[in-house]
Amino acid sequence: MRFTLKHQAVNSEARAGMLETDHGVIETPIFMPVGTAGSVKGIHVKELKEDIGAQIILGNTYHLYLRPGTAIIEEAGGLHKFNGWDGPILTDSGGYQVFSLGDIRKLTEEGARFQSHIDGSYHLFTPESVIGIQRKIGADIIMAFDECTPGDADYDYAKKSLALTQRWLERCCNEMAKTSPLYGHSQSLFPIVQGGVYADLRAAAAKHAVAVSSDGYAIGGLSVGEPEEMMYAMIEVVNPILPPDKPRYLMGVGTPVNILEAIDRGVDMFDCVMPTRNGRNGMLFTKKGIINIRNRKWADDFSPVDPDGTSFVDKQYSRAFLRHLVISNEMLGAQIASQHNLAFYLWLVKEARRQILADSFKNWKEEMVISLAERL
RNA sequence: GGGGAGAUACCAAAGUGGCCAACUGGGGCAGACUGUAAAUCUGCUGGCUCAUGCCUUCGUAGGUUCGAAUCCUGCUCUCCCCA
Repeated sequence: MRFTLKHQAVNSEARAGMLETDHGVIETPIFMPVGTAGSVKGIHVKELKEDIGAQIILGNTYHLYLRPGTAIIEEAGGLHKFNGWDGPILTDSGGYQVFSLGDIRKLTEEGARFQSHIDGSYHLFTPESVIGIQRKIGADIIMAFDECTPGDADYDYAKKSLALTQRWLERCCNEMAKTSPLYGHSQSLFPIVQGGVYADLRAAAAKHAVAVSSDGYAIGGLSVGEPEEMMYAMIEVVNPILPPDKPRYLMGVGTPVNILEAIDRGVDMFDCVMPTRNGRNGMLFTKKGIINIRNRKWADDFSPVDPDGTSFVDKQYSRAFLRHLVISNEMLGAQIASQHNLAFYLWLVKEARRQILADSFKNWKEEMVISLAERL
């Protein structure tokens, strides 16, 4: 895996780059659609590739391990073969589930004990086992096993949590070194910088992560309940410490505004469930602001879903029809909304890249941030 | 023609003397959602009011009672059974 910095903006930390993987090239900044269980919910591979323009998608270790199970994916020849997506794949390690599963998991030095949300059965994830599962899934980018520190964690908790994440990172690295890819393409491990909302912890975490030579670095534990300004502040602490010649991945973020603000601060990669989940729940993201398509005011609006949109669904369907589908709980409504939102997110980062390359990012961003936050 | 059951808010449906402006569903109207336990969850849904509160509501017209959606009588309508 190789990252090439194509252009560094002058009055911003924003960068345009190129990440080459064995499954294809990723132009950064990039948004990565989330396909937790191996599929981006409601979206065919053909739409992802041809209509939305996705360049890399996510899978999730926790979910795929529980169902269909690692053995089936290995038997299929890896996730690329299993789900038919032949572009790059990144798998999250299950660290976020350790955070979001709440009561049904317990952390120890060894790893995370948790109960399956499907059948209640007991399981143990360790840094070693999580690397092993991700080897079998065959992701191009493998995430370290971490604890996603909650946004409201106090200093002591964040410090202890960070120390655990750091010890786990070392174990992940050792396991990576002891094992090999199974399917003939290379796999890169990204460390995750934690540290809560505390600048000194974040800085220490970034330095510790950088000490591990890696093809890219992730910032985790943000947009998990802390104020947005705090998130931006933490990015500003971490990014100057991370090597400029490696991609930086802000995990789980976020809104279109969050993404532009983070790009402005030097982040290259993003993922978030918002475009798909919020889409299923009737929220559309557009250049001009946010639409709740369930609102009555769209009932007789026969204009296109998004006249500025790049997806074919944007002009194929009217707002009134999409509202009808979503209100009626027709599955096509969720599909159209998801497809629109993903296409919008991919357009957003592509346009950001274009603006960076044209040295006009900052002004464009300032204007976009205002209009994106509107409510239509 | 005879016998029986019933009429509650947008719909369905509880409630059968005071704890009822009225359970619960649905529908409607809004909101939330950030490395997906999510095609999920939350709130509101008679009127006025920021709220306490006040006013008008349980087919309809009367009556009993300190007090009625709830008890009594007339009327109207609906459904079921028998002829």
